[in-house]
Amino acid sequence: MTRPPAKPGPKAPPRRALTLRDVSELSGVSEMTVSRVLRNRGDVSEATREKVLTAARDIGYVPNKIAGALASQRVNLVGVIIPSLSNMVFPEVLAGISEVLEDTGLQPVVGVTHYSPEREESVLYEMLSWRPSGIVIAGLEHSGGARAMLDAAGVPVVEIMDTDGPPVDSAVGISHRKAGRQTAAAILAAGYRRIGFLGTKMPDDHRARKRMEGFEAALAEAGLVLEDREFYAGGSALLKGREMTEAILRRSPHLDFLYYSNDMIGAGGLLWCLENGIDVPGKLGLAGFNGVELLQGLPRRLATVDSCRREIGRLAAEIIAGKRPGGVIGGEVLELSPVLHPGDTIRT
Amino acid sequence: MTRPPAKPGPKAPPRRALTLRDVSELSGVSEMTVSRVLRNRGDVSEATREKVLTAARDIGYVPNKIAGALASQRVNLVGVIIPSLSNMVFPEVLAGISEVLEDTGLQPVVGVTHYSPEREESVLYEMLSWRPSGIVIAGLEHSGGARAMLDAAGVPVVEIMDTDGPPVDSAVGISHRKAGRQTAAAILAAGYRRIGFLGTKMPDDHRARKRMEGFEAALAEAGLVLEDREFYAGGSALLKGREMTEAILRRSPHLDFLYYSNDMIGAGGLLWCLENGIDVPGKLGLAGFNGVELLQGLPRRLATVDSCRREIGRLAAEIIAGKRPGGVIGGEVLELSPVLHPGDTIRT
DNA sequence: TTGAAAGCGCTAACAT
DNA sequence: ATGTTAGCGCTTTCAA
Repeated sequence: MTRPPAKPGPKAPPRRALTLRDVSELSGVSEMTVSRVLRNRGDVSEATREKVLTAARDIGYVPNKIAGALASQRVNLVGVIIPSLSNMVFPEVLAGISEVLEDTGLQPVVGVTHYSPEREESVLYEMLSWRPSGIVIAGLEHSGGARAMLDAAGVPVVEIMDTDGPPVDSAVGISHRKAGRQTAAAILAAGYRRIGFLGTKMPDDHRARKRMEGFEAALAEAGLVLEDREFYAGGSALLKGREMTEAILRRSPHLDFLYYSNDMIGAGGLLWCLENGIDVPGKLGLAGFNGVELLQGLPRRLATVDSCRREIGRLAAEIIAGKRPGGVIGGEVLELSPVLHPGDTIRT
Repeated sequence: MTRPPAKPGPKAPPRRALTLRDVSELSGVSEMTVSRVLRNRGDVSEATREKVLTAARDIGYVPNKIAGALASQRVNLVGVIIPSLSNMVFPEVLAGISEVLEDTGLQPVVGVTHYSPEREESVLYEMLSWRPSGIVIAGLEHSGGARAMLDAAGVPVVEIMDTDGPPVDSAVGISHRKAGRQTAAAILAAGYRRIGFLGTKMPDDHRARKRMEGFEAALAEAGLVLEDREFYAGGSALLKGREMTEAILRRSPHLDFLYYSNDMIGAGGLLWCLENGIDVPGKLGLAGFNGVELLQGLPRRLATVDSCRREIGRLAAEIIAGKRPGGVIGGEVLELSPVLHPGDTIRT
């Protein structure tokens, strides 16, 4: 089924796109005045205003922002560069961004890097070539080329998710090292001592890495080390959580706590434990990370640290939109303080 | 913490953005040739090529696509208009789109409508003003204004998710009426007769509505009607699923099947039933919709119909990118045939 | 309050 | 293989 070949109907759409000139001719007003009306700029008499608006509507004129942007050197686009769309984390950040931008006339352009520095660099190049009003980019670790571009961008740059390191310009996020430490502290305070870690095998997921580092550092200060680890890549996280939990407990049945690098695998582990009659949190404690909404509906609430995703998105968008209180312009570092929810899987 | 006031470092970024002219002067080659090199167009000697590339890299030149697009009348942006980012459904479609566009030099620009026709219209207007190479938009129902804009857009338009109705141009999706019928048929074939429905209270979610209509039509043909219904809005879907399930079963304990309008509330219902010792699927059957990955990790696999989200995104992107086999240009309607997975919650 | 002229930074089309 | 010219459709700036 293909499009009918040039069927010139009664209302055949114009081949050439409409321009200001078309509206100008139809309304008998100069292009300049039409432009003013359409942008609500400058003084225009009510009569002219009406004429122009009517003419524009009649022919279905849609302004050309390409030309407008070139002439005015202003672009209402914001580049958003994230590693992935395949788990809820980044869409939630994006939702926060989108929510705030909606009221500002700015539009997000999304680029996905799949955790590859090379892709990040090329996506960034692509975005900067649109001269966006701002860039929101996940993480603080970038290739040399990407860093140079961000430095020279000349627009607000907000690095999100992570504050463990120096930003190019502004940063909004949490300290993943602290989050790891915080979790370890709660686990140790509850008396658990034989601890295993389950996470993703992603060398370029710096935030997961930092959480684990913070976690291990806190253990080390208590004279402990991780007794076992299990890694995975890809697949249904909930299912992987089950499988990994079974595997690590089979190998190291003496463990009394499992720290998961995210809530989805943690939830899988929790379900597996419940089904297998393991005493949680009495004999085995569990904790995840992110504070995903899903946890609310599980039979027990998994212990977790909220990663403040939506709030991070909102704040990043506010910085780009110049809506920060006090009129602060850039160079802000907003480190949010995530709350640890002990839920029902750490004994008290 | 604010940006230091105009600290002119050793490598102060240029106030004026770099242009082709800068590269031209540095390399001693005309702007036109520089442009050719940077776009890999036309014949350029290897020597000049090197010179230009080096010069461009040295000063960190990033082309201005605004100007390029205006001059060439070509824009590598694709507008993607979706109702929401708050459940995995649309991010997954977006992931499919992004995946295919990555190899084509096209970039998605995302707009979110929150299921509001007015917002859809304004988001569409905004997008068309960038003269994108294509529009991907969820659903077949649009306001008069939106429809007129799509008709006149002059670029490929792909309406996704739904094929129950005439498209403006191309469409990729599934028939939600058929999906509803298909589910009803499986339920009836298994011998269930006293059926309840649980879903969202969203007047503008036409696809959920169509599934329910198809479902009820099939029941009617068997001389049955829905015996009870329960609706919700907002909140954690898994948690809502639990609450609604408890509520509907308290009110109508004689029900022998619950049809959920999506998998997340269905999963919540399933967990609730298991915890409350209800014999699933013996005494009570359950079914959801979407085929979300999450179901793989639950204690039982919920019956569901796969909504082919990622594939829909991929195909839509292929149409926009002109990559459809046979070189078909537009006006395609791709109705995918979703599979019903009976899982463990419909008795056999 | 309205209009005219001069570009914005690039590329199509046509030289050479 | 390289250069020249003339816009793309707007907005800025200045004039009336």
